[in-house]
Amino acid sequence: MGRAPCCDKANVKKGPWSPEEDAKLKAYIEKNGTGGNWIALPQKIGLKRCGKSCRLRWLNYLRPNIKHGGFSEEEDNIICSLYINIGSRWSVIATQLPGRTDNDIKNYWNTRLKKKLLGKQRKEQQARRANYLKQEMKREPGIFVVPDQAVGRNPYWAELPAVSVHPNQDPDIKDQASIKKLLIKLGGRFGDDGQQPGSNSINFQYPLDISTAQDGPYETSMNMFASSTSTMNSINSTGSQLPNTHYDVNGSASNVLQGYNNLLNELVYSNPQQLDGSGSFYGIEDIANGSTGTSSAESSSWGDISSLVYPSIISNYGVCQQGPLQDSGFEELRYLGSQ
DNA sequence: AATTCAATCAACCGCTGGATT
DNA sequence: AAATCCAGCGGTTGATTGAAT
Repeated sequence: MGRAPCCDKANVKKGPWSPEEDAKLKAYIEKNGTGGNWIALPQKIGLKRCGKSCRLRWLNYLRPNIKHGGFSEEEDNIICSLYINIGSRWSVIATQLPGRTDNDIKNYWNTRLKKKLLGKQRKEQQARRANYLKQEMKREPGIFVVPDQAVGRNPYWAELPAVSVHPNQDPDIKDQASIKKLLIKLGGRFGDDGQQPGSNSINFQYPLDISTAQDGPYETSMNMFASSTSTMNSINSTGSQLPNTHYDVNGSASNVLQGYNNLLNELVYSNPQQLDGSGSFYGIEDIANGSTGTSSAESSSWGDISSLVYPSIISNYGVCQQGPLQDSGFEELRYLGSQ
């Protein structure tokens, strides 16, 4: 049996709210509260609106202390960090941004923040590629036979083996090591350049449960991620609803990976430069599988993406060699693998 | 000045899960 | 245990606005 409609669609007004409707709803709720029953509320007030519509209007617009627009850099960082960690759980993210609604954050992410990040990533990508091509051509003139139109577009990917990747493929992250590697990858921040990890505007004040982490430079990586993890824990402790979700290092990797996968797909699929003729991508499969990568060439495309995901980790470690074909992320993971 | 295009955001829609009957 | 109800959530749509042509 199908579900009964929440209201009589024929007698319900849709579309933008008038100031009179707003005033009615606001006045009633401020005086009487919602009464825990949104469906019945519009009838009580004499509004020809669906209860769901009233709820949305109140929560997203009429509720006191709502902020609209003007997101700060700090808020950007929080949104990005949380998105990477928990995915598009806007209501949870909203709990960490007082005055912001899930709808507002969702809109902001979809219309601006995502583009801001993609733009940043592209710029870095182009600069690195141009620099690499210049150096290589100087070193060994004639090694590259690159069609004119490809110069500056994909100078070295053409040398790489094509590996197809399925957008919805879930990484195989069953074992501890794979999970750990992925968590390390997820440890970065997303604000403007120049800000060091320690100065992340999110207040990561909780100690890390390092029981599964290793000594050495990766402890810092783990700490960075665990900082986010701790944020997750604090979110849980503030009463947000996160059923069946574990954000600890040993916990539900699929939840943690949701945001990562979303962003990865967005980055890859929104960048036509990473497409070869057959619609395959270079080297992404290794990333999705949590591989450490085996050659510098294979790691290059991930590096372009990962520079966005954990730039601060990279910049923080002397063990990592910078360069377009020596991706720091994989260098780091290789180091981890050899411990 | 008119038209087209892109960006933004409020609101809607349908699904999910918990509570209740 | 099954059916039903409802709040809450995330994805999507469509109206509006502003910039570009």
